[in-house]
Amino acid sequence: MTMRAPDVTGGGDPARTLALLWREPSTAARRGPQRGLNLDAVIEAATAVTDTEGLTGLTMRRVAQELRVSPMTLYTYVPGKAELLDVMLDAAYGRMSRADTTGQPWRVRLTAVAEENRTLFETHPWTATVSTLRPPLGPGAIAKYEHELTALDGLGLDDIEMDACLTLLLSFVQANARVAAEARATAQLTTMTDEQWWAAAGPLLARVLDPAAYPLATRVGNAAGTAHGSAHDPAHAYEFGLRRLLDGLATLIERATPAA
Amino acid sequence: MTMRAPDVTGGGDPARTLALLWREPSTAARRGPQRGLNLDAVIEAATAVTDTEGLTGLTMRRVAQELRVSPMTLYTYVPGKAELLDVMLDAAYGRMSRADTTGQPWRVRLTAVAEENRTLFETHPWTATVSTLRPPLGPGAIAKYEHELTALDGLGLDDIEMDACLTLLLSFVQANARVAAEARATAQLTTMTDEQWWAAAGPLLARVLDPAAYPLATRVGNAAGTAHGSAHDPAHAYEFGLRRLLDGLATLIERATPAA
DNA sequence: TCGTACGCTGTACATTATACAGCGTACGGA
DNA sequence: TCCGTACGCTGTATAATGTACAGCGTACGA
Repeated sequence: MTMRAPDVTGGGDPARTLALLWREPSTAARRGPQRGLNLDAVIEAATAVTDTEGLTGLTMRRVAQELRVSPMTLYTYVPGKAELLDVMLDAAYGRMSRADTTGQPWRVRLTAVAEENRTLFETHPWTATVSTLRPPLGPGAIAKYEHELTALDGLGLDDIEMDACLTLLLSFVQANARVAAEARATAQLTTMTDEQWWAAAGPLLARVLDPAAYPLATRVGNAAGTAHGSAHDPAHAYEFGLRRLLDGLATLIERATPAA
Repeated sequence: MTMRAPDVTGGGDPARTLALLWREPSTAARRGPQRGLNLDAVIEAATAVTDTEGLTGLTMRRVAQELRVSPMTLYTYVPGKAELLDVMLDAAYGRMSRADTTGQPWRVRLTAVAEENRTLFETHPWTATVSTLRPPLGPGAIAKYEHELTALDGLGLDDIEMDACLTLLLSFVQANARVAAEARATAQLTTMTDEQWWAAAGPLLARVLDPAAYPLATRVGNAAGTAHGSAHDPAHAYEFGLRRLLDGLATLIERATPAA
């Protein structure tokens, strides 16, 4: 069976994946030659490769080469590429910093959560582009979820609302980081940066586009394009979006706790 | 050159792509046999295939088969797969409905914009998963941009703010739709729905997880899981998120126009 | 009428994940 | 002490992808 879309977590057998994530001890009775590697070494090598070459650079051959081992050897440590991605992501979650913001205002706490995730996506850009619809249910992900929920605890929200708020916040940060990660990946793939692409496409567009027919599009498009270097500035979008989002949550939270 | 990540727009040569998007007439002097197809037929067939089989099903061979033509024939209508994706997306943009909401309150207008995009992502799920960092600068995309900006016009926002508000709104709708689209794709790829996956993974997780160590995660996770069928309900997340987002924009907009 | 530009196609190649079978090693039981 | 066997590792093979390349035949311009 060929893997078509490995940029999704939870693509492997749940039982095998969970066993791997929680490092369930193998069936004992070790016979035969000593193992030359271990799971963590594979994870580390795969993560290093993906950090520098992106998700498209994550191939079994490439990881094997990094470990000076034949590609098929990896399959004795990991059932397949899908499961490897799951444990890579859980390990990355596990390494995230989790600042203790107990007692601080909720805006500060949520901003810290957003910032921690932003740092994750900057350190490992590929984590922004994997779909975590079926999250890696390992120790890293669970600890992350617990930590982030505490920032929303005691605000008068019910459980459903807490989960919805967190999902909305993380979804925003990930979407924002995704743009930056995809910009880098596309630049590498097409050997052309976004600035170069806009520099080439802009004049061509100007030749066929009638400004009178699309007054707002040309005016706003030009304004946005010249303000940030490219047509889109992830850093500005992050600041702007986070502010709006927290304002929106404030309406909900301050209704839940009229005291604060 | 092999395409590694075709789920990105603007992956081809800008000049060729722009010429295709705006249907620039070819160099005249037609010689040789009559063409059996035209660009629009290719776009239509490719879109039909992708609508039903997802982006991983979009292969040159598959589209050619649909048109009863050899794979290499497509290359006389389109420079390559990257450019094909661009024109497919611009055509989909062009077909979107654009309700005239002039004179209505801004919340109604923005809700309509969100809803129109939501419909696009439902009609063509693949459009939610392509990265439009380098948007297809064709007639469809321009018309869409112009239409959506009018919903933000006259609210006292400057150009940069208008663009930022629109980007934030569309980014939210796309991120939400992406989840739904990826759920479908993953279900098809792994021949296992999300419900089935959670049904398999849940009990396994309960065996290794200590609820006392992660009280919030287990409580909130269970509450969210049982409330919506799966662990995540895109429809609920959309309603919840859109409300928060509009509340957040209200703070900005009502400061810009103290009168309203 | 004929040369040639152009539409269409078959073959070929590099790349991927991974199934399969073989080879050699070193441990458990005697 | 010794040997059978479980297991680590690897080479080969397969199906799928985008698309370069060269050839074949058609029908228009002169």
